[in-house]
Amino acid sequence: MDTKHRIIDEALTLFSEKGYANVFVGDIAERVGIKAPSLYKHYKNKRAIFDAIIEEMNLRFAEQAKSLNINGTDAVADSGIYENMSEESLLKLGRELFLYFLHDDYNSRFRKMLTIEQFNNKELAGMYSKIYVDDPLSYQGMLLGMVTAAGILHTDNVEIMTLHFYAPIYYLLTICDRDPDREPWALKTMDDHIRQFNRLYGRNA
Amino acid sequence: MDTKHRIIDEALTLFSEKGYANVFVGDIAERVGIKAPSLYKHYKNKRAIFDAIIEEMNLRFAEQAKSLNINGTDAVADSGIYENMSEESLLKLGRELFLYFLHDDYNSRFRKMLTIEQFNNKELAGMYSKIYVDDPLSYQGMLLGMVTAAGILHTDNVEIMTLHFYAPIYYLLTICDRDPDREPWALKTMDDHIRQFNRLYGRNA
DNA sequence: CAAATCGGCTAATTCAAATTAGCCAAAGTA
DNA sequence: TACTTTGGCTAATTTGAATTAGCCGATTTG
Repeated sequence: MDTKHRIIDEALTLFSEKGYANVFVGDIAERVGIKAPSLYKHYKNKRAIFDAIIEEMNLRFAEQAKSLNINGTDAVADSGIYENMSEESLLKLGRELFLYFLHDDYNSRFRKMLTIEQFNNKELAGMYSKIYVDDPLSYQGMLLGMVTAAGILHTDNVEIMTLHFYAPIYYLLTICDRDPDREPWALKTMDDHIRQFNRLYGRNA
Repeated sequence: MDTKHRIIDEALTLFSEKGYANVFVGDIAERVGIKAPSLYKHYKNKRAIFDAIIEEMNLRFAEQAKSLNINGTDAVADSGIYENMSEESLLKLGRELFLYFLHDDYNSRFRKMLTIEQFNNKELAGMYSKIYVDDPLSYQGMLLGMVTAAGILHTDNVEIMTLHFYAPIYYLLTICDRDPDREPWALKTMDDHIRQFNRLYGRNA
């Protein structure tokens, strides 16, 4: 990774821990292993580093969304996952989703940064809403809608069903972000949640 | 309200919008209607203002918890609310809880401040976990446990049932904090959520 | 009433952090 | 090879926000 990229990488780490205003240009430089003035060979100023992070974010999330739309929608649809969607496969799906978002370096750092900066920055608030509200509700809503259409789960309100699936996962995610020691509890709770979800929306609904 | 108190009030407003580091002593003073140096007649320094807010928080939440334990547990138990807990009363309860936390000046500002500062400050992370995880799960768990014991709702896992009740409410709360325009949608979704919750955990569970 | 305290003000002062200036060696390139 | 660009450095400089000094009128208190 070249210096220019190392800078936004280390900056993201710091911003996600302390927030933009609490991070000094010198801190970033130190982590990269250079002196503060050298940073200015790569970025115009501190704000430009922040902006570069946002830009990279937008790229990554666009890619992620694209790959979800391809691998998710079509491929999952074709492979007929939910035709024989078992409790086990639902569990696996939820757990993987959860652990991916929790531990993926980029996702987790960026999520924390968004959390910190959201009230200060309309654009970031919009990104947060898109990434953690609109996109998952619509994407998972679509998947669960298909599972419902296939007769595996049952509901007359897919939106609420999706909320019931996703909100606890989101909640557990934010809990672990704040206090990583709770991860084991969160994982167990995740399993219990999905099992119960499956039971609630199964045959007897 | 005397100046000393006005200071922490205005400071809380600002901290909840921008975070501690982005608020200048001069900003607080201006809002209070005095000059920055005058603040130092009331507080040793900027950090002391922050600490005073935390202290007041602790007081308020202790009171709130106490009153919940008295008015909540005992009174609610005595008045036999859940003996004839209807869907309507459950709806009312959820909606009131939601709107109270969303709009109560102190709660909403303090919640935002905690959100911003949580990763930077162990103590605040602990407060957040207590207020938005441990306390509601245990308090609502107790209520729902009683409702279950009374035979109104049905489950073999009250913890997960409580998660299913509370996580969507928490999620909608954070959505409105970030984007107040979504409140109408959130309120409607709240209602749908509780109705569905009631159906899922009702007789047929 | 006189003294003390309170709570405001203006005018410094301090200090830390962002940024700029300008030097230099290594690597790339005509 | 000579010239240019790149990316590092140290040593300023700038800036702006926190804090202190010290004055002063109003209020409280002995």
